[in-house]
Amino acid sequence: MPRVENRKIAEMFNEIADLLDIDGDNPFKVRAYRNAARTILGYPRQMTDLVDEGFDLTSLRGIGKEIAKKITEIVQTGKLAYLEKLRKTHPPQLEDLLKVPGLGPKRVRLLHELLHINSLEDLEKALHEGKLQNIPGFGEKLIAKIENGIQTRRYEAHRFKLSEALPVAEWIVKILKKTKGAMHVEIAGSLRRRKETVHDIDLVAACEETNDTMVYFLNLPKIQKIVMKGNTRSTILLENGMSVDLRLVGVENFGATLHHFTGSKAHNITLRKMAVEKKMKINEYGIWQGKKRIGGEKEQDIYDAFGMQYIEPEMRENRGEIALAQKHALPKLILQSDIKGDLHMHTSYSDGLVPIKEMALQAKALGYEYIAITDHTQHLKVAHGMDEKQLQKQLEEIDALNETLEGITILKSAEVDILEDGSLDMSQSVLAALDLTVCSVHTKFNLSREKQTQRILKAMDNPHFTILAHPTGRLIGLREPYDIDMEAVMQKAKEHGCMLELNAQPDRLDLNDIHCKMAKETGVRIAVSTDAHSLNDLELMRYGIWQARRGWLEKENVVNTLSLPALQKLLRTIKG
DNA sequence: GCCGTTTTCGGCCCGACTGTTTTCAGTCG
Repeated sequence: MPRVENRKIAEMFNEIADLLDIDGDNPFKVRAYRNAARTILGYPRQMTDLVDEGFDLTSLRGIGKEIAKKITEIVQTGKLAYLEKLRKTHPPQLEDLLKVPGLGPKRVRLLHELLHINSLEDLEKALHEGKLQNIPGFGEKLIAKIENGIQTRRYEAHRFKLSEALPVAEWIVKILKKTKGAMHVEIAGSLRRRKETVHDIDLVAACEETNDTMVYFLNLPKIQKIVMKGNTRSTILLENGMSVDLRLVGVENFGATLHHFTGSKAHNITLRKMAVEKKMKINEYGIWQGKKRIGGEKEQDIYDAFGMQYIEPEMRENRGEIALAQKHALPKLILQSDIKGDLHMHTSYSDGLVPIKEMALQAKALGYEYIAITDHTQHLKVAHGMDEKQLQKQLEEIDALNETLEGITILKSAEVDILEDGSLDMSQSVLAALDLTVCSVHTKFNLSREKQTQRILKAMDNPHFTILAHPTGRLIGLREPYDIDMEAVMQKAKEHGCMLELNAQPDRLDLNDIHCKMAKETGVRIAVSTDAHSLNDLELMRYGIWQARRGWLEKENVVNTLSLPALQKLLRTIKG
């Protein structure tokens, strides 16, 4: 029986929700399925394993008796009879229509019933033939919106990498901060939560009553079109395809609005439910006790109203942070200033751009105590991997540099290839001369889950194995992670005291947030590393730190927060 | 379908904007 991933189970529940929604079924039932999907997607362990262990699924938030039964059925049979039945009564591509801007469940149902439109193709044809005018509630503008959405393929939900969206957002914030009447301008939304990908940019501005902020926003350069225009809220589409939302409020409401638009939606919903229980109300304008407004100028006001700790944006995903904040037991998230070194980088010995010395001096300028030089090894020909002789030469150069350089120590290392059979592609005697190794899979991504997992577990059995680099091999939006049993990998890492990397390259961010949390819970240390190939790349550390914070990591969970002596002591115990 | 220190029924987050209407439903975040 193939293992069913959490992602697949969540997809199935979302499909059920879509179909029930189109049927006009109880909206709260629809929401229950979506909530369950979200819980499953964000859960650090696989449902398959939980079912195997006889774990009580109803103890998870949003999962009751019925959905627990359905999860068990999916895990055990790979299918769900209820969903199969729903699929039989609906055309297979009907739910695609929900993605078209302007179309929700009600309108999709109308299109289906009145015009037998069952797919995007059908919709396009009906538009050409001018049939939509006949449907009640479909006026000229709505039809134009649908037509435009279809033409520009707006239904293909494109997501931008954090590193693509953040500079654009920062550019706009800088402009808006200078406008007349603007008091604060902040990034909100998933971008503020530092999610690895975002689908749009959300901004919140606190302004005096008379201000130029909205006018400037609507007249920014590089606007493709104005999607929506209001006194307090507007949306623009930039030429590069990014959608930007600006919300304008008075200073007294700024905290509540910033909180509202930072989300996540699930986090906000949980807080609002708590408010209702206490006869309070939270909305974008503040927090109320009965008719009395008790706060809203600062985000902190909202958490104060419940006697809770302030929750950092990166944690607001409704993954248990609210319960911890109530107990005043939130983790103290790692800061970039906790980082004392970088344990993964390349030089001109392999595919990096500059010599060792330049990397070392740049690292020193960043305030680091140490770096590890980790050039590729011989097996990786495309990256000019070093043979043992070249590595030997590099080690001598590092010795010489360590003699002369002040204030920074260069550790000897290499990014060693893990071969298909789980062996490392350098001899044991050479590996023994290194301070640490960074080991990675660069080939044969398509092995079966069983073989890929065994490959890595066997590599970890090598006494010279220190850190597993970019553990899932994914490239965001380009390459799926390879199939491995991450729980088994983490268990093995824990046994041997070796570590997993959080690769800070914005297109990797590998481990992801959920796996980071899992590593913390398992008791496995993480190395947050830039995998730099140039001087500028060393500054990618911030992306790694944000992802680490999303994974609830604290200073103690991250190995490169250790001082040099502490790190060296730890490395000796792993080797010994 | 889920949930419960007002528990096994009766609720379920909240508001802006749009378009098509004459007072509001649908969509969106």
